[in-house]
Amino acid sequence: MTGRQSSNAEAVGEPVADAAPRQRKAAAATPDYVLDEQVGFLMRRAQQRHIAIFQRIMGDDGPTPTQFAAMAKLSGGEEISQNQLGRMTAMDPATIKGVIARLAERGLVERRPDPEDQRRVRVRLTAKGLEAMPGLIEKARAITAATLSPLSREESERLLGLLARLD
Amino acid sequence: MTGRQSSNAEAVGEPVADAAPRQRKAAAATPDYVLDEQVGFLMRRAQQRHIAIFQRIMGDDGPTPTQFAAMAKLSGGEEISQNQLGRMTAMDPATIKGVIARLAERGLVERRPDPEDQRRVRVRLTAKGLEAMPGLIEKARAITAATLSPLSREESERLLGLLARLD
DNA sequence: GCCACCTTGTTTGTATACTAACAATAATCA
DNA sequence: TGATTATTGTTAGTATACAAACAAGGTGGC
Repeated sequence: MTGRQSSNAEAVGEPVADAAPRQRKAAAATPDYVLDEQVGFLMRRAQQRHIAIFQRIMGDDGPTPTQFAAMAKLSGGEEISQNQLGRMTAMDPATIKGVIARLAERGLVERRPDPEDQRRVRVRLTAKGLEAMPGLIEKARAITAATLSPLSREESERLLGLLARLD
Repeated sequence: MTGRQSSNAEAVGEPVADAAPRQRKAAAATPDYVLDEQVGFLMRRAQQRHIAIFQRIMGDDGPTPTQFAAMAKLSGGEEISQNQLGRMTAMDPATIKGVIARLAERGLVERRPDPEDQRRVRVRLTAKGLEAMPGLIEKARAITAATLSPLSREESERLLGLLARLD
């Protein structure tokens, strides 16, 4: 958080085509910024790989990760308001709206107005959605296993514990 | 589909709590699936938080994470083809195209045809882009520190090491 | 030289994700 | 009761991401 950057403006503004080694005074004061070692970059790449695994295992007509997350929270047959479902799955109102709309188009969820609160839209799985869940959960377990396959079981649990603390 | 899910998925996909010795066989048909303990869900939430931190520190007119990634790879004054820059920053051709277009609109990068290979578009930072880099890198260090602030230094390095192996 | 193949970049379409602004309804409080 | 405030959902706009289809320029094999 205290990245002291004092006087290396010239070091960055060097001529373009100069391949000369630029090692001067900045070495000790300001270590190089290596993008590939930053948390954000590593998380983005790890998630790209995870999403690729997700799509491969779920198949072309399977749900996306967020669609599956919404379905998983409804898999016990619960009927939940759209915004609340969004909070349970870490999606903001605008995002969950689109996710639910696409699930509804495919006949996996249905929406109806809440009789007790006219602002609310209640969402639940259809019979078709309920029937699909056991197979989807089985695939989801395979996805988790494949994502974590480069790590041992202990390493996997350590990773999950560390990630859980970053929120 | 992969019929090997039951043993493998169970080995990795279980809750983090320690009540599952490694040798235990799956007698119960389907242990609970808890979305909030899956890698994908935890990574998505951790990245949401990171991106929020990124936007807060970079400010409203600052670059997005991918825009900054592209700029960081050009910060030494290099001139790189658009596709190659995409590979260096883990973006596919369609994605890097949009990122570069938006940076060019803001006058931070410039594109010119490669004289030696007419398929290529060479990209580099403008003078304005070069001048902005030291301040942006300083902010990027603060972003990394804030993202990792819930963890000790050792935990942070362990997390980075584990994430790096997931690719 | 010629043809098949590969690489590079673009375009289109789908799906997240978030912000901001807005409308309708509910809840609270003075 | 009436005004203020909060919650819920929608719409529009921006920015990743990736797949698929395509065009055009290079490269290697023959």
